[in-house]
Formats: sequence, structure tokens, C-alpha cells
Amino acid sequence: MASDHTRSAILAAAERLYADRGFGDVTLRDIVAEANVNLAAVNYHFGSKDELIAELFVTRSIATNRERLRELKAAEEQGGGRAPIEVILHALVGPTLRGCLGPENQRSTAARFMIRASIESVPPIRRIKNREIDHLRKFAGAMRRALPERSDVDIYWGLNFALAMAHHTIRESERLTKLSEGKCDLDDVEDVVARVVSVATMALTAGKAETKAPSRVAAR
Amino acid sequence: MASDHTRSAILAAAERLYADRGFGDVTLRDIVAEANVNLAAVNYHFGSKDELIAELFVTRSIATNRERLRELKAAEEQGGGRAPIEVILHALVGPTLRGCLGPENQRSTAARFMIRASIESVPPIRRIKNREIDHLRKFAGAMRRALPERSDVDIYWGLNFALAMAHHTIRESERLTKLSEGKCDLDDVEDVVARVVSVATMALTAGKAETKAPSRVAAR
DNA sequence: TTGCAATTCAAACAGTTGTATGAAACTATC
DNA sequence: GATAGTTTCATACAACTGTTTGAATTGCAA
Repeated sequence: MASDHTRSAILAAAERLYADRGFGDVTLRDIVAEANVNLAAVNYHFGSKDELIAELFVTRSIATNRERLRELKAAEEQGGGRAPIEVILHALVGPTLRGCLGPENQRSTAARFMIRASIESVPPIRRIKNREIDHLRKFAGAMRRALPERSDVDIYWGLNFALAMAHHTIRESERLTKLSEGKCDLDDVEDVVARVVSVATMALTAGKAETKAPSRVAAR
Repeated sequence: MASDHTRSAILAAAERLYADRGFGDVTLRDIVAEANVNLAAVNYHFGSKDELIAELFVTRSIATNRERLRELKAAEEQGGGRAPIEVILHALVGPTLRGCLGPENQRSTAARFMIRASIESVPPIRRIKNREIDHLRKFAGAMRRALPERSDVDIYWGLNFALAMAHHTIRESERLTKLSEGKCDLDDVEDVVARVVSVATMALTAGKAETKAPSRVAAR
């Protein structure tokens, strides 16, 4: 129904501008200029600026989440309902990292947009992220099945740390490159994934699985 | 010189409001109302809104950085120029975590402000964060001395992951609490510090220190 | 072609924002 | 106590924001 041309021109232009310049200083007027459409078109097709941003972000994140679950489900089916922890973690952080890292010049607009979204955190996006908990619970469940002897607390901490390493590496990829003077190669995505998975696996499997980790470091 | 009263009233009010409601929807008019001063006072004392935000953030982060370096220096002196890696990591993430976590009702305004700053990331703050690299290099140096057999790449990745776990835990503390249904106790700060240090230590010491980690996970 | 709905457009609206101004009030020095 | 310098104040400014409006245009069905 209808031409849809204006709608997708707006989406494309908005994603491009947000990816390049951030949410902070891109106005509706910038977007419609880039898309060569009228100012009122945004409100006509999307209702409001926030709903435009939300639609962009939802589209991209359900794509990532679907990819994650696809990997997870495949792994669990292959293992008869139980997948190795490394594979679960790989399914958790792989799609995100693969979507956001890689050689900059061939990085898609979608990827750069998602990086922005993870750096700037604007209200409509934050609202959507808060609904991501159900999705994460599925991974917590799979991890529990993979490591039945492990306490829930340890599982959640492991999940938290895995996401931490993936997201922080994306957010601060520029700084890490500068800090390491280029020695850390952020373009070798599979190496990054392997590092994150490896550390997260250690976090989840090492030690005696004490319910409460004792402070191993002298406080002074 | 001068009473300074207005100046500090603005700083206090701004920090409180930003901590509570975020940078996005706190205007100069909100701040001066809370501080019971005139609108023009902000520009008179600070030059601009951005400079006010910058001053708030700089004050807090040099305090944290000083605390970090104090711990680091003490540890290296005690060890004759070489400190155990756990202690170095403890000095790196301890002050930040201690400053931003802990029981919410007794969490200082400064702490809540720094959490906001790490979540929202507004331009003047981002500019300052980019100058933090020199500070991090000091820790990279100490880590290299502690683990001379380790490659630079591994050192930087370890540093990156340590910061990742600390910052992400602060940023997403609310979500982690909700996800784990309260099982992860974010108020027990020293436990959190111990967990982060423990995992980061494993990341830096485990394995054969291959220059390039092989992909341990089947890609499919 | 006619009629009707969907879409586009130019223009204006209403609100908010950070900042600038110039006069008034204060404070301390001589 | 007059004076010079600092600080406060009410007010206005200028620009920008997302959104709305109502008329013009388009596309399609009868």
C-alpha cells in the first residue's frame, strides 16, 4: 500500500546521519534535507521523532537478537538440549561484535548506527533496551543447563561480564586502538570474539564456585 | 576572593539535579531555581553550561584518578617497583566501583552523578574522557612490569576487559539486579571488586599467552 | 473524466533553550 | 563615607526545536 518511497528514504537518511554525527546534533530538518523530503513527512509517517529513532533501533536489534537465538537454538539442539558454555557465549556476543566491529571503511551504516546507540543512549532507545531482559533470560537458562553445578549468582555475573566485555569493546574501540597504539586489532572480529568468549568462559568455570567469592586482595 | 557562595551553590544544585534526572532534561533554569540564584549567575561564574558540566566532571574524575594512582604507587613501592597483578587491577577498578556502587540510599550525590556521566555521555564529558589515555598508560606500564612475559597486546586486552567489567556493571547495575532478581548483590561493593579483579587476573595470566588467540569455538 | 483518499508541501506555531545586557546592589579599600 | 570593583538581578534576545495546519498535489478506482 502506498509508495513507501518517502518512508524508507527517511529511514535511510536518518540512520546515516545518526551514525555519522550522533543523536545529539541531528535535527529533523537535517534528516529531511538529506532525504529530500518535506519536513512534515516525518510526523506523517512515523508520528514523532522519537518513534522514528525507536523504529530504527528496534529493526536493528531484533535482527541481532534473532541471530543470537538462532545460534543458541542450533547449538542446544545439536547437543540434545545442552550446549557447551563456550558456544552459548559465542552466540551471545558474536552477532553483536560481528555487527559492530570490523574494518571501518566497510562497516555498514547499520553497524555504525548501533555503535552510536550504544554510546549515546537517548530516551527512546533506553526504553527499548529495558525490554531486553526477557531475551537475556533465555541465555541465562541455557547457561544454567550447561553448568548445572554453578550457582545462579555466578551465572548472572558471568553473563554480565560477557556482555560487559563485548559492549565496552565496541563503545571504546577507538580508545583501545589509540591506547594500544594499534597493537590491538579491532578489525579481526573473530579474534575479538574468541578473546571475549575465552575470558567469559574462564569466569564461569574457574575456581570452586563459592557462593560468595572471598576478597583475595589485601585492602591496603 | 569573593564569597564563592553562589558558585558552590550552583555546583551542588547542578550535581544533584544531573544525578537525579540526567543531563537530557535539566535546564539552566532548573539549576538556578534549585540553587536559589539568578539565571545569569551560571554564565557569570562558569562561562557556559558546558563549562559547568565539565568542571563538575573534572573535579570528580581527578579525585578518582588520584585515588587510583595512590593505591598503585603504594603497591609498587611496597613490592620494590613491581606489584602483583591483582593489586594493580584492584587499584584500577576499586576506586571507581567503590565510588559508584554501594547501598543506594547512602550513595553520595557525587557517585550518582558519575553514574549518570557514564550512562549518558554528553559532549563536554566525552571530550574530557578522551584525555584519560595518559592516565591509563601508567597502569599499562605497571601491568607490563608485573607480567613481563606477557605480550603488550594481551596486557592491553586485559586492561580493556577490566575496565569493561567495572564500567558496565556500574552502567547496568539496575538491569543486573532486575535480571538476577536481586540475587546479584550490587551493594556488597568489595565482593564486586573481588569478582572483577579475579576475572581480569585470569584473563591476564591464564593460558599460554599466544600472541594470537586461536578461535576455540566452531563457527557454526 | 470524475471523485475520493493518500500523500506532499509551505508556512507558521508554540515552546524551550542557552546567552547577553545594562542597571542595581553589594563589598571592601582608602 | 566616597569610590572602584565585584556580584546579582530582571529582562530581553535570538535561535532552534518538534509539531501542526490546511491547502495543493498526486494516484487510483469507478
